[in-house]
Amino acid sequence: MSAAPGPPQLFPAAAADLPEPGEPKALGGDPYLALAQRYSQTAFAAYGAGGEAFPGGAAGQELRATMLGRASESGEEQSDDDDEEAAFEGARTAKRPAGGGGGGGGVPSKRPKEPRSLRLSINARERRRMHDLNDALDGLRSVIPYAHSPSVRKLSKIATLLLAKNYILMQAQALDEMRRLVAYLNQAPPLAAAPGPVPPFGQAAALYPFTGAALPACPEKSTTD
DNA sequence: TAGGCCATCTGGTCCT
DNA sequence: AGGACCAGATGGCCTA
Repeated sequence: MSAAPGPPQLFPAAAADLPEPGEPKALGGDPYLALAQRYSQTAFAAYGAGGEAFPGGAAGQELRATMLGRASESGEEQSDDDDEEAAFEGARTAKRPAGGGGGGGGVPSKRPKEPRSLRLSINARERRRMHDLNDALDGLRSVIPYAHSPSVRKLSKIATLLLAKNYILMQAQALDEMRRLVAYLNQAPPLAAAPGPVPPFGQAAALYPFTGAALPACPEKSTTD
C-alpha cells in the first residue's frame, strides 16, 4: 500500500469536475464504471421490467446502460437471526470443516486461545456488525433507482455501492445543469421574445452557451454536513 | 462444473 | 480490557 488517498470526496469540488451535460465522460471514463458494468452483468435488473421510471438525461441513460439485467427468480437472502449459540454451532457444523478450527481460514493461532465464552461474544458482535452493515446496504438499495421487484435479483453489495456512486454523480450533474439553466433564464430576454415551447430538460443544454467551468461550486456540495 | 456472492469465523490492529 | 474495524480464509448456495 502506498500513501493514503485522503478523505473520500462525495461530490466533485467544482462544477468543472462534473461531466459536461450530454457527455457523461466522468461516468463513462470512470474506472469504477467498468467495475459497475462488470458487476451489473450479474446483479442489475433490466430497467423497465420493474416498471420504474429512470431519471432522464444523458447521464441517466448512461447509468441505465450499466443496468443490464439478470432478472431471475427471487434471490432472497437468508438472514438467520437465530440464537447466537445456535448460530455458532450451526456454522461450526454446517460451514466449517470438521476439526477445521483454529485460525479463521487456516491461519495458525499464535497466541493462547480465548475462552470459548469470549470467542462466542466476539463472534456475536461481529455477526451483529455485519448484519448492521447489510441493513445499511438494504437502505441504500431502497433509495437508488433500480427495479425493486420480487422477481428481480437483489443488487449485490459491490453493485449497490458502485451504482450508488454513479447515481450520486448523475444527480450532481443534473443539479449542475439545472443551476446553469436557471442562471441562463435569469439573464435571458423576456419570455415573450422566446418563440416556441420550452425545450425538455436535458435538451436545454444544447441551447444555452454555458459551461460548467463558468459557474462556482455549489455551496451545498459539502461533505461536512 | 466454474465462478460469483455471501455469511461466518478468526486474529490482528486501533481506539476509548 | 473491551469494542470496533478490517482482512483473510473457508464453505455453502446459486446460476450460467
